Amino acid sequence: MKSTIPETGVPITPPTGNGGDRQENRQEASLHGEILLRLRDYVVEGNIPEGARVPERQLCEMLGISRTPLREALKVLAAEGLIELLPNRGARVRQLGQRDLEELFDVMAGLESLAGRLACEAITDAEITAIEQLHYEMYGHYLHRDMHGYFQANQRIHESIVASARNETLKTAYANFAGRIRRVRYSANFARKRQRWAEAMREHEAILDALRRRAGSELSDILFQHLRNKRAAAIEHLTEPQESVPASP
Amino acid sequence: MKSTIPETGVPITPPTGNGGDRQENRQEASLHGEILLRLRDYVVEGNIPEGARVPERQLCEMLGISRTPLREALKVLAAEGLIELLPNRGARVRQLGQRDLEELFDVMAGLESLAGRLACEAITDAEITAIEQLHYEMYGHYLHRDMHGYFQANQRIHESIVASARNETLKTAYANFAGRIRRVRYSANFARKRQRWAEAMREHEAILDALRRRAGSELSDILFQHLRNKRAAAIEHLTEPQESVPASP
DNA sequence: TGCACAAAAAATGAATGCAAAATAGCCGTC
DNA sequence: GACGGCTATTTTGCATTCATTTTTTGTGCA
Repeated sequence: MKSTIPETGVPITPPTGNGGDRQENRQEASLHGEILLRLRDYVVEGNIPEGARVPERQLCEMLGISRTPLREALKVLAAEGLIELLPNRGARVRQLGQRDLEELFDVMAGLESLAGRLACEAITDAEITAIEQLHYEMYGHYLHRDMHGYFQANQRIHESIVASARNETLKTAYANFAGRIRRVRYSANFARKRQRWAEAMREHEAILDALRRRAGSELSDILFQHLRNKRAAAIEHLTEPQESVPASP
Repeated sequence: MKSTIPETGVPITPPTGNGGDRQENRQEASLHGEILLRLRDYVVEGNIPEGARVPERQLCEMLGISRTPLREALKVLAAEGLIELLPNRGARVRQLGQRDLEELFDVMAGLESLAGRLACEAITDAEITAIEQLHYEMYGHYLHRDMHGYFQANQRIHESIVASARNETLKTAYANFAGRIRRVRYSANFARKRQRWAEAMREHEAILDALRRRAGSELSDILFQHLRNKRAAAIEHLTEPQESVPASP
């Protein structure tokens, strides 16, 4: 009864055009780099089911390249933690258990916590104003119960804080881990519980407040706790996935 | 007058035997994985000068393999940030400027800060006792002015804290960034200023104290500041490299 | 002697080829 | 009808080969 994990067969859909260059080493020039970007997006967007094997042959045909650059890209993706390479048995999309997700969220929490601390040292008034702007925008989405808009504004706020930390190394690492989580988010289709919304909004108020006062240590704490709460909501959601869509009797 | 950066020519010394499996994906089985481990150690240990190109040909002969697995390993090392790949111009050992080092130290500070916080949630009394043991050992080295021993004990303490966080993802990321810094440490031959020693010892006392009390938030702050001070010492040392060896008049 | 240009040499990037391992298919046996 | 062993096909891992690009070297000229 393990038909939930397809052993083979990747839904062959041509990958989307190269999105953004989120990664540190932008090697769009070489074919290998191009492939890497496209494959990463392809996997992050959840086009391959969890634990399914990534057939080199099909991907090569799909991308119109030979196996060499593809395999190089696979090695990199494995190093990034998106897929795993079994000896002589090919690549599989890495399957994240609950424990893995908890770990990932905690590392994200640590990175954002660090970002907040560093941002307090370097952020400009203009940047704070911009974040406030996003905050009000997000509040509007909250009032209108527009989850998608809320989600996007929320993400942009966190990215802005990371950007304000003025640390490219941090930014890269953050993007990497965010990708791993996004992979899950795409497939699991996270839905935030309404109750959590109000809490999150309050936490964001506190974040802004600490940021305005440049209270690095304090902001660090708040951000960590904020992400911890996010983590709890996400895990809870995974454990009982259907909240608003009860099973038919 | 750019003879300081050798454009070519890698000192050909056979790499040390495979050390430890510090990395997440342990693929010792495959040839590629073996090569990856050996090459990473080879680069981290500083066998190739900063900014020098990494000649595939020579490395292939040295390792007795063909270019395919080597190139795969290079791609991974590039993704890890140890080397950089210039299009059509091969791989170079990544050169870390002062800004890069500052960023790296800050990220390490963030990760250790996180590790401390998490450790407070999960650490056992036995683990704390073990860390205290290391602490006293380190203190002994400090009294005897044994910098090497001090350094090693210090490193083991920090690794113990990371291990106590019980987060493999964090541990992997930590090892990765530690490698990048170690690369510099090997070549630059960091020497800690004596004055800094006393400070560091006091900070370590505070770390232990917070750890005993499981004061996560507090420990997080202390660890961050501790690493920040380390950073300052390291950068200062880089700026005026010779402290104990003044130039002859 | 110094510089510019060009051709040779070498190195890189990607494709193809080949051996070994794994998976699937098939048949025989229980 | 199900299970187990054997063979065929597929797939993976690595080596080799080919086409470009870069780097070096050599030569001619000012």
